[in-house]
Amino acid sequence: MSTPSAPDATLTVGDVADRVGLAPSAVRYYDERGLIRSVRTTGGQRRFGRDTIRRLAFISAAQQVGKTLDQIADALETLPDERTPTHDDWAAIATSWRPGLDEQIARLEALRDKLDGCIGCGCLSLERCALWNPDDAAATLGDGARWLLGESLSDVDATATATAVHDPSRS
Amino acid sequence: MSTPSAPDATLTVGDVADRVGLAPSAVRYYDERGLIRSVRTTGGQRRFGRDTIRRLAFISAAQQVGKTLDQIADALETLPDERTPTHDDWAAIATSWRPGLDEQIARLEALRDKLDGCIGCGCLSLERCALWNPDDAAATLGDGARWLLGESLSDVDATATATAVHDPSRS
DNA sequence: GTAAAACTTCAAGTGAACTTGAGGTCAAGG
DNA sequence: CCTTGACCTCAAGTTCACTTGAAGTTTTAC
Repeated sequence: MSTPSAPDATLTVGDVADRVGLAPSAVRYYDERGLIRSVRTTGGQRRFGRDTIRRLAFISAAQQVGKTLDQIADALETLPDERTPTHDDWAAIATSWRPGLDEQIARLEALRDKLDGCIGCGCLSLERCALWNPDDAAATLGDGARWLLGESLSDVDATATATAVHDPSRS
Repeated sequence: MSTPSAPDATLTVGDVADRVGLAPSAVRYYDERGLIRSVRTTGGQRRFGRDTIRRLAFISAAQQVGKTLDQIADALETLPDERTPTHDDWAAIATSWRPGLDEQIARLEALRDKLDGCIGCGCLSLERCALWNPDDAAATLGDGARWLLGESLSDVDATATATAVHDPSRS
């Protein structure tokens, strides 16, 4: 839809699709959504600049870690329109995404490392575990310690205090 | 729809929904999908055992790191039907998921740590970077070095190494 | 005993991210 | 020039994970 930053817009939809391993329909969709830029030939066909490959690779990578197209679009918005983005332009995105990515990594590590421990004993506090901390749930439940996996408040209350390891699963 | 492992199925949909911070409709949906188990009252209402909380917490945590309900269902299938799952039952899931979770972590770390470096210079090889390695793309492109973000084969050919292979993979 | 709150099923709707298909046009090789 | 493959638009379909609404039933609390 909009003009690509570089004047050398020579790549077709199929070209860029092949290079990043996407379907042509996906490339058109991204163009429509404004995540990438194209110019049109006199006949109305899309042509992309080489930096589109870079954008698409970024889009794919970001998608693979769970970013939505809206989030990706927001990030790409920060890149300059008129010139090919520099290292610093991309680095700015890396910086702004860092906290979110760190949190995701923490969640994954928690699920990976603590799954057996936490679920097995049902004793992990919400505040101490990155695994179970959906933003909205944390907001609505905000009082006192909740428990990650297994016994919930009433169960814990019923059995013992702080370090309670009520463990019915150890049969 | 099937019977819960514990005979003390006393929790209603609303109870479990509140405790894990889910909507009642989601709980019913999971029940319908077979991810959790319930018994019915004479009046036809669902009742859940306490271990359902544990399952739901697991489902939520797994979903947050991008697992689909099908994948989660598969994992939960490995848990015993007749008794409350033990530490070891859950640990088995942790073990089988480990490689996938490790890969996801690697991707995230790559996006976090290498975004500026990789994209800025456009010089990272596919084989050396965890960021850009979607399974299917890797499978279809399987030959030679492809490049992560930025300059693609032809660009690289023009500038440096001659190990590039133009892949004739598409129609 | 009754009223309200929570439950029930079932069908349809939502939004994200595309894909598919129809019907037609463009561009490059021979 | 002409064929062939890739491109175009637009509308509709798909999958996932639910949510919403309607119409009715059950439980609980007083």
